[in-house]
Amino acid sequence: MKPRILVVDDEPEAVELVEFNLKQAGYAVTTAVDGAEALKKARAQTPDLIVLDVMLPEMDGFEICKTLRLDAVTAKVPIIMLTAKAAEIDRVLGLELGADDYLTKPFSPRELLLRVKKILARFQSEEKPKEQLRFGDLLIDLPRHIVTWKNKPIEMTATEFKLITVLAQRAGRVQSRDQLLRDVWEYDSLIDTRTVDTHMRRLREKIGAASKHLDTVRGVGYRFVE
Amino acid sequence: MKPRILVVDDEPEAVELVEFNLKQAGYAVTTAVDGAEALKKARAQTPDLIVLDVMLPEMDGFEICKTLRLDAVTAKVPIIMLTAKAAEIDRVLGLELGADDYLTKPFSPRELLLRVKKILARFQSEEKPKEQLRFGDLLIDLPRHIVTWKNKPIEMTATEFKLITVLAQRAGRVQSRDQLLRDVWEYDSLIDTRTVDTHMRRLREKIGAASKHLDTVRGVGYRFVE
DNA sequence: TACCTTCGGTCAAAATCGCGTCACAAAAAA
DNA sequence: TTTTTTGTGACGCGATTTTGACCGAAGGTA
Repeated sequence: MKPRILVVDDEPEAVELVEFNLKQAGYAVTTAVDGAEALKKARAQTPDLIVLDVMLPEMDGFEICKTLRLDAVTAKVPIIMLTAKAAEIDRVLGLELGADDYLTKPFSPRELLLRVKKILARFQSEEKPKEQLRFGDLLIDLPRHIVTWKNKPIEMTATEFKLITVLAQRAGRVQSRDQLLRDVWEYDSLIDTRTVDTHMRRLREKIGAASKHLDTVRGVGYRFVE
Repeated sequence: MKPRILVVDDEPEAVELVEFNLKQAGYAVTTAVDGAEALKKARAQTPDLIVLDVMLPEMDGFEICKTLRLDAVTAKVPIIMLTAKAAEIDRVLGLELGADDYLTKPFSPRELLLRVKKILARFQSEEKPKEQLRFGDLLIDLPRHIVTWKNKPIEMTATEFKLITVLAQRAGRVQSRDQLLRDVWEYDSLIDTRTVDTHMRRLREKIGAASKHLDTVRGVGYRFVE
């Protein structure tokens, strides 16, 4: 899947230029023209990289950067700052803001692409999404599509696997039936929410003792514990 | 939880129209017909947004707006002004009053909804709702749907959890039984207000020593302290 | 093609648990 | 004191979840 990049700038021409070049290079680009939009989209999409202009109306790039760092969802998304003044560089890259790189305007598309590639390479090698989820004797192997209990494989259908995966990935957090329908069944809200119960039952039957991980929270939904 | 909107207008028809449309769109709506009521409800409920008519008897919208901004509780609640004259717009949106948007009467419901959505999106993305509420040894974890006292979990039903959450989120401010019925039970005011008492009792039993946080304010309602 | 198996969704009982109400006791206010 | 308001215990209905059974769709096999 293409790496997703969020470009934040209030000048339409600048946005267009950057967007064009990044798309050309094979990235999925979304844009924002102000701080509010940027924060919203960053939260919603958790892009792989954010290109952020410092000069923005209302909320400037520094503030956006700080705010992004405070939110767990976006705290680790690398940021490339676009700044007009070379004097600001120290502040941008320092501890106070913690951007990952910078570019001074005006810059060439080639420069930008180089930085983007460099940053993405660094981050992608470091933290990839977990391929295995382990809870005591229970192991969920995502790429292999296998669940084991005490090293014994548990036969499971596709829906059941997705259900336990979604629950385990949000371990501890209660998921409503509607949420599960959205995330497991993928926008088929024309399905009866009671269906979730049935699948939970089948899941519990199959995983046997491991079903202690699956909590019912009456009136709310289900939760994977521990 | 639905975003809460306070609609302030002295004309019953106008209120009804706005209320109907906002409710239709999935918002929780309360109304006020004059300045005094508006300020009172705004303080008590801290809605997510206030729709405020400028033309009001006694205290007009400008004054209400200023007063709301002076009170720390309501200072940051976004306000959409309903104004008759285009000439007033600058004053409304300027520093003097600090409303967040305006609509000139007459306006279409669709227009209003658009503004409401826009404003709410902006503010919600800026300040994320807290996921945990901590008061000394008492911890309320919203996504996990768990309450702990000195790190020991306290078993709790869905309603009890919602009750303590609503109270804790408005810590320090007294909540009337009617308010609690609205916010915890969500518009089932066909329920006896004394039911709140029963749930408070069960809550106090369950949380044991932590019930020192739950004050009874005789003749008014309940309050979460500290 | 016909037959069989499996999976996913629906439905309806059964079991469970929470909720709302009432009546009365207790406490505070008048 | 009387009156008003809140706390408490108990009860039964009803909502929610669990469980078992059913059925159609999809896919594999002969």
